[in-house]
Amino acid sequence: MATASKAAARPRAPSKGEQTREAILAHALGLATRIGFEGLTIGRLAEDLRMSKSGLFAHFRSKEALQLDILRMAGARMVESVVKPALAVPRGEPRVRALFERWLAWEQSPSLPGGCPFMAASFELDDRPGPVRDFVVQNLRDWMDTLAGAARIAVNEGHFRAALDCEQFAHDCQGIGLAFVHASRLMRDPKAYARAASAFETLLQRCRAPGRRR
Amino acid sequence: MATASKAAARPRAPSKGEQTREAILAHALGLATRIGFEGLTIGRLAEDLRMSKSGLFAHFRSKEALQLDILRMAGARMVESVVKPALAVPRGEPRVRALFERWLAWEQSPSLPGGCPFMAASFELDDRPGPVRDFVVQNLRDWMDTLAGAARIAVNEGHFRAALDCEQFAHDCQGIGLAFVHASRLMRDPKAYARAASAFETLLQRCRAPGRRR
DNA sequence: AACAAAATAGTACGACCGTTCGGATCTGTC
DNA sequence: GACAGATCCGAACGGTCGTACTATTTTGTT
Repeated sequence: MATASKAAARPRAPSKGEQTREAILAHALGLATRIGFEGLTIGRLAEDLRMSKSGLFAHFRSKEALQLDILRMAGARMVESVVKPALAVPRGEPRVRALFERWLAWEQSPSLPGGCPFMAASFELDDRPGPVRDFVVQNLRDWMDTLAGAARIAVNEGHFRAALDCEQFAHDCQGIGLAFVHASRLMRDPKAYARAASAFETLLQRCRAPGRRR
Repeated sequence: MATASKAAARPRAPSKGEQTREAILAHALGLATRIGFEGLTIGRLAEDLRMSKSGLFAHFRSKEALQLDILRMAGARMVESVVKPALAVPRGEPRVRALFERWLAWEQSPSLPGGCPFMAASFELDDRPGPVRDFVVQNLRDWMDTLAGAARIAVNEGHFRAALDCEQFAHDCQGIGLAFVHASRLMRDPKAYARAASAFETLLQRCRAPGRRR
């Protein structure tokens, strides 16, 4: 079966082009979180990577395609480092907690010097229609659905009270996360993490089924 | 006393320059909330106002000065339409509530088609040092202090419980507001306002002195 | 080793950027 | 109504932007 598994997995060493393409996107992602998606410039990107503008540009047919590819990579990474690991955690409140904690960790990941790109894009693109905005909205919607879904499971497991509005729960989580970014990145508040953790604990408290304590 | 009051008030009809300057800033404020502070362009601004680029530019010595002036105007307007009216409301929980409600209303004010400029600037400038960022931080800090101060008063009035962490309260309010902007502007969620109101009510519930209900 | 294809570089383009400067036009004051 | 200063315009500067084209080099396959 060795040959079959090889054919099925088909790792197929990435070609040179795919390699540099990946490298470009990785660097662009870090850059975009810091200087924004509009502020991101092909010239600057090429300079950083010691490439020619045109050589870099050839990998993407337009700047918009580049932006979309960056967001695609960011979305995949987020699923990989936040959602997937949380699915390995027991259903119910533990998983909800894992989602939230990994989300904050992702937001502070060293590979994202400017924080979660979707957070930044949320406010940068909220008034600028187009496919980039659409992609961000879709991704955020998926994320909120993931949160709400995890809460729903916690309700079914009897961890959270039955009457809980799971969409409201997801909304409130988003608020805590946004306030966390606000406090840590803009205000440079050293207590930012403690504040977010405290807010989340209070939120959980309120969601638990009656008579249920940690 | 008529003459004295005249001298004291000193309305002094605004000169032509001051008029257009004000008009420029008013329009620039609306524009900046939509397309961002970096995206804001002197050429575009001049075109909108049917002025020459250089004529407009002459009112501000640089683009940075223009950005600062825009934010100064926004800050003044926010104090005028959010903070000041709330100070006319009875101390304690009513005033806290007034602050929050007027804040949401300000965020949706028709003169701010892109929403509160400080919200947008929070995420746009969080990684770009300079006087503009500093100004935003200072303004946001003042706002959070106002919120925390109002909560402190509510504690002293016996409306809120004595052990309340007022800074955490302000932080949580900020989260609710950010989530509101996120839901209404980006996600276009028609329930955005209801979600924010619900979150705020729950927050208040938790803050009240024991045995105190609405 | 040869050759087609893929990847990168070079150069140029029109558009717009923030800014400067000298001159035209307008305002307010005597 | 003249004069000074405020206000505004037009043209131009050096730069950078995204993108298009054509070469040149590198890669992968036979």
